[in-house]
Amino acid sequence: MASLLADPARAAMLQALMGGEALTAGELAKVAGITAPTASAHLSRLAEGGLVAVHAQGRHRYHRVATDDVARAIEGMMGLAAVASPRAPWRGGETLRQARTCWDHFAGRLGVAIHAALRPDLEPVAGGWALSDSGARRLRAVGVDLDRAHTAASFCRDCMDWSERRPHLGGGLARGIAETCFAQGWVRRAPGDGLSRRCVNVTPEGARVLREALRVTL
Amino acid sequence: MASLLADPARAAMLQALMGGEALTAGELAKVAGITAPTASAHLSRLAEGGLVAVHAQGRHRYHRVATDDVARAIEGMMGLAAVASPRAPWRGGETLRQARTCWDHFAGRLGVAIHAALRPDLEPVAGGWALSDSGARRLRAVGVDLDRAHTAASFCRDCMDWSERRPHLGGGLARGIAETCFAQGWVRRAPGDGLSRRCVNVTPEGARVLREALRVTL
DNA sequence: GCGACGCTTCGTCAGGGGGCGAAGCACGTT
DNA sequence: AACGTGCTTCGCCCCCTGACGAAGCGTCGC
Repeated sequence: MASLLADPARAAMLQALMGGEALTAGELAKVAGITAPTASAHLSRLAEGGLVAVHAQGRHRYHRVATDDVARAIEGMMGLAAVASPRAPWRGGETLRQARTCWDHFAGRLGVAIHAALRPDLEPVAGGWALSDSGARRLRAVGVDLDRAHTAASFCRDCMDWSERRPHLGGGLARGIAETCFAQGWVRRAPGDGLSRRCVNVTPEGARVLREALRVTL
Repeated sequence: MASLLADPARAAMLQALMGGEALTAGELAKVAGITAPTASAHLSRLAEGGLVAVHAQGRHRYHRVATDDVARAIEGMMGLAAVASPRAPWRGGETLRQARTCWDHFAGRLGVAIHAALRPDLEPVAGGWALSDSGARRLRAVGVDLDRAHTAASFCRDCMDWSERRPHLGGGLARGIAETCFAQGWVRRAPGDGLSRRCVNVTPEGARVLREALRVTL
């Protein structure tokens, strides 16, 4: 299991997939800096190991992280690596630290800021957080689908942020917030390949909405 | 980082160290089934990677898991591996499933049973559980040092059990319970090497105390 | 239907890492 | 002081794995 994560090419692919998007084999090959045949071999091993799920569509084969268990374990390993070997900042680290996706929700300074802003409206429950009525009203007002968020395996829980060393929010609620931000155009994915695919940019209007409606201070 | 966990010899060593005891290089070599020189090379790499801490004492060098962050990440990987590749039961799996140590607390059926028994006295708080007054009285009565347990990074939290697929208790409280059980002779480490070092046996008196004082049903 | 494209399979090669034995070092013992 | 023990360093071998190019298979576009 660990040997699947131990290869640089596979690690690069998985980190790209941790952005939450399903990517084709060719894109992943470019991300990892290897040729198509090599990438194909790696991806079949990852699929066999249950780390990624494959979805054939036409002549493309889309790959994504299989389950959120897998995503959480990978994120945990990244956090451990960040603590245990605190080396020089990442390639393009500053952009990545600012705001990125973590599986299906936001991380980096944006994710931590959302955590801080919502904290007064969160009440601890077993294994995570519950949302107060006033918090639910504010989130519904900006269009977050709370009913769907409640159907997730975990409604709202802490998710350790490996760049900020503080938790951000994960679970169905955080996914719903991210989906709303993307749908409304408040947050856009950065262009580019590889790790930079995980970077996101908050648009001026998005910053205004987050500040005024959710009291998020970036 | 992941490549440190990916080697069979190093994985065997780390699993043995997850029992919580500090082991010498020679013991770990025997556990992993390799010679002393090879083990030495592996251990220096693990130490350099920050996964194990070394403590020289006389002509022995004792190794232990460096931090509980590391222990948690390793336990997480084991859980993922158990889910993703559900192969045949472990070597001596039944004994290991029954009762074992997980870093500094109990796991396996014993750990899950303690979780179930204490559950009525636990109240959810951010990142874990708090103990009710009645629960605190019961635990103090059997000699658990709750003041020391509160000084831990986490007083009481869930820790996924990779054999039972359900959480057991971790954190300072679970450590205190395990320490008390060992000190009072209610639970003893199994003899032997390797993974079996993590197995523990509940003595008849221990079973009686756990049942009557803590209402643990094995 | 023909070519272009995406992906996979096969065959082959080279590099790296794990393994051991021999020797060296440090500590404790007699 | 001399020996035994635990551990490390050094040198070497070998296997495993990842890398690519060529070729084959399926899907989409003109």
